[in-house]
Amino acid sequence: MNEPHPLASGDKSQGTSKKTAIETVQEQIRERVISGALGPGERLHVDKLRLEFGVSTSTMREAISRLLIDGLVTSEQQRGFRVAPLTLKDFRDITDARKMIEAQALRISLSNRSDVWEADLVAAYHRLSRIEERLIGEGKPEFAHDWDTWNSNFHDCLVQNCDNAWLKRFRRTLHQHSYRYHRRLIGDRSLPRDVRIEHKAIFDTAIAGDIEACVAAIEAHIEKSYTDLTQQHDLSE
Amino acid sequence: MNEPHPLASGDKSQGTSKKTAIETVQEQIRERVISGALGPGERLHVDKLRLEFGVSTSTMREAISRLLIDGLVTSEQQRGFRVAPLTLKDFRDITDARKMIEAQALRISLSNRSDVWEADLVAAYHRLSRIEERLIGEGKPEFAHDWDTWNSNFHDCLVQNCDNAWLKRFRRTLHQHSYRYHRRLIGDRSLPRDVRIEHKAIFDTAIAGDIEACVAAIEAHIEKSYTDLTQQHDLSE
DNA sequence: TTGGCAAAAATAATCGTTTTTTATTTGACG
DNA sequence: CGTCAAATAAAAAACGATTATTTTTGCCAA
Repeated sequence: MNEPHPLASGDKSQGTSKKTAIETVQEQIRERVISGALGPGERLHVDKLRLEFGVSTSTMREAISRLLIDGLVTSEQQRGFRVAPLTLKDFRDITDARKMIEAQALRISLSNRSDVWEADLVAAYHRLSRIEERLIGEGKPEFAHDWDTWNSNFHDCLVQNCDNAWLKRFRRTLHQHSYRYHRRLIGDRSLPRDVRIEHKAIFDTAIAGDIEACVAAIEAHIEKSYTDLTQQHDLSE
Repeated sequence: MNEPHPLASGDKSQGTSKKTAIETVQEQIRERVISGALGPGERLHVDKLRLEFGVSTSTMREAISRLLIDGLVTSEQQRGFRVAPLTLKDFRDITDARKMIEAQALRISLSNRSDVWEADLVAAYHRLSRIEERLIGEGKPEFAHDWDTWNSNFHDCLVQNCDNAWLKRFRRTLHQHSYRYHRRLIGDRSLPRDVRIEHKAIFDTAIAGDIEACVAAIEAHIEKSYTDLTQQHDLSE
């Protein structure tokens, strides 16, 4: 099933940058972890992966090591690497931490608003809205992947003007993990609920400059996403 | 000046655990970065370090890679690793993030109080107090290193019962960076100010179970540490 | 002089193998 | 039959050499 695919062949990424082998592999493994192709708790067999990707041991080890940065994999004394587990408690903790950190990043970002930012946000919201109409109204699940992209883009845009690099970093890490839970719990169906109202509330308050209302909307949005996913689904399947 | 020191020779660590070479090297490099032996922005020459520590290229690279986890080192496309820079803005951001995250971790921890925790805290505070008396009262700077240890221990103890692993992780990362600024700004002098009153306030409110007072005390403590250090000293020296 | 250009040096990235450690099987003995 | 331990298999960690990239240096012409 898994034929080798040397790095030289498929250059699907953006034209200019020639990435290092480590980075390429790192991204692929990251995608597998988030998508669930590598399941939670599963061991990462350096040698097998190495052969599959057509790289050397050290390259593969370093690539995997870098996923330790955002906690997608864990490492244990002399027993290799392992995909980070998924637990309900962990999802709860992520949700709590996200609410706090995202809220603060948003406060800072909104208090640094600019014309460019406003234009970006309008654009991001517009694109997201269009996708959501198609997804929910017309029931076209083929846009699910686009939704992920533009939803992320919209939320990134909101905190774009937050100049605290640490908050942004933590936010990014948590979002990544959250997204992994989503992928796991949602399966292949489309949106779990109608998020259009929530996004509209966030957008409107952001544009209006009502910081605390916007923060409240984001917190509710994050919390709702947790409740919604965990009520209908099960992690131990 | 730097003669090679093979790993086999000096086994200064705790007896039981036999650490992997990567971990040993990682810790040593971390110590150098935090202490300033490797200066901010400085490049990490894999080959030089490798020879100095008596390990191979890949071992050294992986060790350094793991410092990317907590941001003590940065990496750039085809131009190796570099010690994370120190800037005033960064210290400000760290301080803000710490105040928020430490405060929340403390709230959670204090609301999960237990007898064991209380005993641990009393002990930790006691030891810290003794050191501080010697350091400030009797003016014995030889206890500075012990102070670092027990100060850390006291603060760790406070958030010990916080069960949100993410908050703890972020807290740990930020603390580490904060400490690096301290080391840089304090130089070789002893305590920058009399922190005994602050520690007492934190301890008393924690024991009394007054969560919000304790949170306020911690926030003030963190902020004061920033103000104090940045007023007297200079990062660009 | 100086401003590019190319050869040389330095350094980063990658490689495939060897050594060490841990996990699994098997077989003798209680 | 069950337990323990030696033998074997599997996998992780460490190695040092090779290849690719970037930076420096030194030369020549504008």
